[in-house]
Amino acid sequence: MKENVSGCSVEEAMRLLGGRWRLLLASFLLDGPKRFNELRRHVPNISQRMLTLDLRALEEAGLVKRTVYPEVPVKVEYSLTVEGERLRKIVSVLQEFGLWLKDRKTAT
Amino acid sequence: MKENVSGCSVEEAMRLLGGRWRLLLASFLLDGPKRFNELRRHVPNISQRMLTLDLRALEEAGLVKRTVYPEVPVKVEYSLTVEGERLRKIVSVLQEFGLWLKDRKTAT
DNA sequence: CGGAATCCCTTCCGATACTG
DNA sequence: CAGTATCGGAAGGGATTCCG
Repeated sequence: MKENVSGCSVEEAMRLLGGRWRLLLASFLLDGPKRFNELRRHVPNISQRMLTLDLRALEEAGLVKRTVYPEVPVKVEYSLTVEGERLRKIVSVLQEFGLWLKDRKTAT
Repeated sequence: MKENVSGCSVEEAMRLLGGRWRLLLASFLLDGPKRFNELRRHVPNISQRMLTLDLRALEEAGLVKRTVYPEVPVKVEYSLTVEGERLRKIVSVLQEFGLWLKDRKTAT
């Protein structure tokens, strides 16, 4: 079955991006590099822990690059890699859908 | 902040579609209406339970329509609503990304 | 055929405290 | 500033059994 091949690929994609925060974080990184606490401010509800874990996951997947500037105090910057740019379409399509969801609720 | 508005919309979208199976199920329904056990065959790893729960969630969101034909034995068909067609772009973008993920692993 | 009900395990995620 | 460590609760999901 050919459908299973493309089907599984949706599953794989969701396994990587399916968490609560990952695509949300990506949406901010698409605007440009961000520091750790800068991301926290953009996403007030995320805990330090999840911010770290999710950034690590995206890094491991090669979508995000972590750069440490050895100043005092340390400065760490997260940016999308070239491959991470592939998230742009996903984020934008999901944003559009999410906005439609909200409008529909409001409109009742 | 404007970014928070669009940001939250990503979160909302993921809250509805973020599970392991929902978009996968949608991807098959995009091909046309399917019966319960037909969907099970397409997605062999899903349990009855999750199939039911996820279909119900999509139904409640107005994206899927459930039609019962009162034959013996019963026949139940699931189809996308007009609004459910909005999932097409999401699924296709995610399929593309998932395929890229797999290719990358294979290529190593 | 298309479920519902129950039980149980795993993963996600938040809160808190501590660190170089 | 940018983390790590640990704990505990909540949610996601699987296996099995029973039903109209």
